[in-house]
Amino acid sequence: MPLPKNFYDDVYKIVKKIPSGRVTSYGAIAEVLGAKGASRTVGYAMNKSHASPSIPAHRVVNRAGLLTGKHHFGSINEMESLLNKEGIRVINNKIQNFQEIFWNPIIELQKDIETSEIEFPE
DNA sequence: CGGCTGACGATGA
DNA sequence: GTCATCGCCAGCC
Repeated sequence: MPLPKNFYDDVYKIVKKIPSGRVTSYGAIAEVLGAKGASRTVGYAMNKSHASPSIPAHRVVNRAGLLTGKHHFGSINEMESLLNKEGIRVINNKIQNFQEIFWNPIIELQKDIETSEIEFPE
């Protein structure tokens, strides 16, 4: 119960909770895990999780709303296509209403934290 | 065990 | 406001 065994596992868990039509940033996830500066590590976790289709990595973008990880999908248009299917408008690899559809795990996961569904260090 | 990696983020010029 | 640089932490070689 203490600290998360696998940082990656926590990342996946959070990413899976991202609702359709919403997006979040690597830094936000890292911050939830108590490692605000580990934003890069979060992205690296996705890279390793590319084999897990259950993880909507396309809903995770950088702070600027840019599809920085699109190049890592099967096809370059894969990520953008998935986002479009969810009603997210992407132009030139950038989410237009990023700020509006931004899904803040720090707030949304408060309930999960109470139910011990997600644990994070202090 | 030491060093590099990396789908980021913030700060400075 | 845009471009360039440093720092960050956890995993992997």
